Amino acid sequence: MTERNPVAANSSSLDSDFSNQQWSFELSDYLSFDDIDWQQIDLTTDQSFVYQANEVSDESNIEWSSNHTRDTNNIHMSGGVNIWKKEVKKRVAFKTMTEIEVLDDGYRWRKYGKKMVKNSPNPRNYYRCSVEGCPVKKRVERDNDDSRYVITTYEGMHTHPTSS
DNA sequence: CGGTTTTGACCGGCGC
DNA sequence: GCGCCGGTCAAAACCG
Repeated sequence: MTERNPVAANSSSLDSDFSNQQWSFELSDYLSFDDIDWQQIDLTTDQSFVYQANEVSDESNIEWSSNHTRDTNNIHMSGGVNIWKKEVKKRVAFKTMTEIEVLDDGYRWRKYGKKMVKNSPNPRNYYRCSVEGCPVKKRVERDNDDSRYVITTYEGMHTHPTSS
């Protein structure tokens, strides 16, 4: 977790040259899920139920593109996964207070695993983007010590437009 | 019939 | 090594 570089947030910059940028950290350095510094990112709702955890202490370095809206039954998430260069392994986690397990984030996902993690009564679910060849994965699990929250962790960047 | 979920097996890294 | 642990595979079941 030594060196981090800024990255553009808008998806239109996906083809920019990121070749000099590297991230030398692992998720576990930051997201042990014990001592996460969750940051409230959704101030638009009356109840502040969306949080984001990331590896950045210097927030000015990275512009997260995240957009959350809520209708009666769903919480919609967009952005947040469109900010990375293809081969860069970078993860970001969202923590959302909701009864709904799988949030609508504009993509179709195929579940490929489910695990019980130690010291947690809740299972962790593994999803991969349904689009052929797209490397994006996400994990969904309930917060260990506040099960009202769902933690969604994204890894990688989509190689295609939203939906499909 | 095609895509998705389910679920135990499998695998690789790591600590002892 | 060996066993634990987290992540993935894959075959069968499931479902529109």
